[in-house]
Amino acid sequence: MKEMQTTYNPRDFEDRIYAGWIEHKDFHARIDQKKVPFTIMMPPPNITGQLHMGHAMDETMQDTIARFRRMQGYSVLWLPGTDHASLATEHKIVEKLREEGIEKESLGREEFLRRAWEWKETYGGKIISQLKKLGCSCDWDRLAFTLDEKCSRAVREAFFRLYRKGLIYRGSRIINWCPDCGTALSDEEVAYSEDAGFFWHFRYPVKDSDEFVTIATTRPETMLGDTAVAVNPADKRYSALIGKTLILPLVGREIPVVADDYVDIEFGTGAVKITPAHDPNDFEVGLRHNLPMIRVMNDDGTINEEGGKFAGLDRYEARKRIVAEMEAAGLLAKIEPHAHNVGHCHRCNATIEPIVSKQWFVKMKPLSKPAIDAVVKNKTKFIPDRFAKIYFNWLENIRDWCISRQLWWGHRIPVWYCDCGEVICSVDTPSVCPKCGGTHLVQDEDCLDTWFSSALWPFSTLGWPEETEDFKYFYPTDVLVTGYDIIPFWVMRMMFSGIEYTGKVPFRDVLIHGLVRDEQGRKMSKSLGNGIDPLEIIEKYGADSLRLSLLTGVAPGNDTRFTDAKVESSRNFINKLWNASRFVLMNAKGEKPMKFEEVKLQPADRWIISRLQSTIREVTVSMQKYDLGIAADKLTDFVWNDFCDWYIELSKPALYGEDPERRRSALGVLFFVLENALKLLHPFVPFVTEEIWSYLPGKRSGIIAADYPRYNTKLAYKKEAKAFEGVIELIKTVRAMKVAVECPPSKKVHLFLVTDSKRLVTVNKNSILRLAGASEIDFISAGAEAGEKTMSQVCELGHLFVPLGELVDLEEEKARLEKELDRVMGEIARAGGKLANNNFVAKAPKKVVDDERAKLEKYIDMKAKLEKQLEELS
RNA sequence: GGGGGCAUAGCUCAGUUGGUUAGAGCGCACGCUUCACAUGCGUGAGGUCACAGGUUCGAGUCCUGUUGUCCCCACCA
Repeated sequence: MKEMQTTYNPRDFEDRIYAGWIEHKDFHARIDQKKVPFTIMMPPPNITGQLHMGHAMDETMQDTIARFRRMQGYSVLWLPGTDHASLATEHKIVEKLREEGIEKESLGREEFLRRAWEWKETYGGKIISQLKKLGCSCDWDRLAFTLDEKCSRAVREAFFRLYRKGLIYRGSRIINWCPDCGTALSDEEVAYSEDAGFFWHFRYPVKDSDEFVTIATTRPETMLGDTAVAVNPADKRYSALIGKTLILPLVGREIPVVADDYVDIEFGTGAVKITPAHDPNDFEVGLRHNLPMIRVMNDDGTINEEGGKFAGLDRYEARKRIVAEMEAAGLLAKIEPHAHNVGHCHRCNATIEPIVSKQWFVKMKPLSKPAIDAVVKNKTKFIPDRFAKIYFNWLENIRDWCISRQLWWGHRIPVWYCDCGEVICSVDTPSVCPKCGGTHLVQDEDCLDTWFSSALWPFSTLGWPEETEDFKYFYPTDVLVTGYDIIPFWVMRMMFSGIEYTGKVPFRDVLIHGLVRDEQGRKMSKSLGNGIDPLEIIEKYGADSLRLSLLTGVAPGNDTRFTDAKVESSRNFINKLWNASRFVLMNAKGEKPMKFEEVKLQPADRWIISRLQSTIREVTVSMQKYDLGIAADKLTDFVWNDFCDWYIELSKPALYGEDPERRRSALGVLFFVLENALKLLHPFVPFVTEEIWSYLPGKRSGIIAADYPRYNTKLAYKKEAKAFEGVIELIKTVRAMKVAVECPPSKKVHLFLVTDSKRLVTVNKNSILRLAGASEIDFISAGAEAGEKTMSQVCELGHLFVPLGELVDLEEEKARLEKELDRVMGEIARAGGKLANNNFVAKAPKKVVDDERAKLEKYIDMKAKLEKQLEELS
């Protein structure tokens, strides 16, 4: 038999263990009508780069849940995949091309796409190998990619269905335009930040008069597209101006002064320049007043021919020149510093231009309503549920979704235009125009927002719209695990898409987690350079330590800080588990442990088995509620404190003793508890548990396929366990007494005990002597029998006396007893007060009252004993 | 302007439907070469649960308000 090494060294086995799981197809999901399916769709990481700590946590949570359910006997499908991330990836590739001195346009669509697929192979592959390093038990046979044929087909079908229902339309509206990426964006893809800017006050001359109207603007260059100035109808300062005509400076266009409630009298000058083509509010004003829309900017952010002499200038250069010319013309009234919110491209951070543009949109109102209802009716549940409010907030205020992108890397919009003007939407490429029979059909140049395909992920990956076996068995999915920052982008869109296309909510539960922050609580980001690479941590500490550290002390929905100290303490715990296992195996060497069923259980055995049962129950409940942090806490506490610090130590007299039956019995219990602990831990730390499992005798299949432990009432031994706590307390009492009087731990003391539990103490005598550092225990009927000067302490099992000998200062012992007496008196006052309250006695549950009474009695007894002892010492 | 989170030990955080003396890890103090483990063992110190009210027999937990702090959304041109 191979032997375990003295220290836990994850690098020795993690890769080997993973290869073994793959080889045995342990992750492969099987359609089995005798089993209940359990499905998790992995949020597909973008192929833009590599996994960061946030991914590591997200994936670890999913893997932990998947392994737990698999062991519970569900047919688990955890479907992995990656996202083409249209804009994000295209932006990266364009950047890379620029470094090589190549412009995207010069490559052409086809060549560009070829390179993009190359990129996908490289980075997609990297991500997958990272997932494997982490130990992810996903079904690689079903690996998906948002741009593969299966998903693309689903995208075309979805588009077609919405188009046919009139929920997709094409129109000219104000959209968010990124001049650097050269594409439209959805509202969600714009991030606002407060930037320092200026408020320029310009004078616009009134036609045929010496008067001026002063307007204020933060974007002077848009004045080239002004088609009116608006004032509030209630603003007396301007009432005479309404209806008059102004001459737009630098351009010379005549523009009207209109009255509109939109204008805030208090803000700025109370007069607003109106540029319908470049501002969403102005666009609305323009519609109300029938104003012309003049677009003055090109897609790349330069001024177009409408800008006259400014044509061709970049927007910021034009801004400078316009301000200078206005000043030269005496039309610049003043410049004030002004902080205002500016929209930035989510991907490249360039300043967004609101621009009127012809784009494709999804009508949201009819889709958002059922998505809201589904959560109201609890068909889908958020964990924690406060995120439902955020979800509602988004859906209730949602505007139509701009889905077209002027990009190449993505799903091409399935719409063709015929020379005759016919617009054809079709799942498959049409060859003739159904209206005129013409064959010259040109497909729309644009791509779809990447989230349009992500929205279909829970079912497109299962073959929808085909009624595949996978789809029928595994859909709807059980739980979606993702961060709160993704709710508006993705969760919401999967919800309305799932309901719209499949008639079912895509998942029952949405488990929301927070962000992984750095040690100082800052967001990990590239610009700060404070990101930590999960692979480096795995290299140093092993995947299990990383996993455990990402789950312990974390509550659903809350942000967490990542620190080396946390990984270290996880590593220490795993090392502890490793050594405890090694201890059990070493002691079993050459001998077959007794079958657990045959063991004649001792009190200590019943205690640890009882603790195991409550741990099983608590951990299972926590896992089912997705309280992974709590489950991990309970488990580490059980393994470290109960099993290692107590039970293993308690078992030593039997293991090292002369009685072979006792020895084999102890081993039987040790193996039983260890095996169960390993199973409970496996979802959290799969590698090390699988490795240790392989050393256990008689294990043919992996722990990954083992049955999850079940709570067994027959093994609960509640009463016996409670009684045994008394033994533990006794040992702790002796230790504490020794420390209090600075008696070296190695010095054995003689114990005298007044107790009703002689049998319990006798059975455990050897353990007590060993763990308490005692030489002998004698039962006595009164303290005086222990000698003249003794230390004493009331404990669960009775009254303990230890002769002071020459070691101890009498005063110290008196002080200790007085302190203890103080504490007990406090307790008597508290419990007594409670019980003196008639309301408490009458209204609180009987058990609570009875417990309180028992406590009071116990303390009164302790008080008497303490007082007697103090008297004897003085 | 709207919505939400957080405030508990020196630090980082847990705390289930209100019910023993509010917990953990790290840190700190003291003591241990105890034959699995110093990545360890033992013992301990440390908390008016932000503040003020309220509901209740009973509040860290529920309600109202205040303060501080963070996030999301909207937005004044």
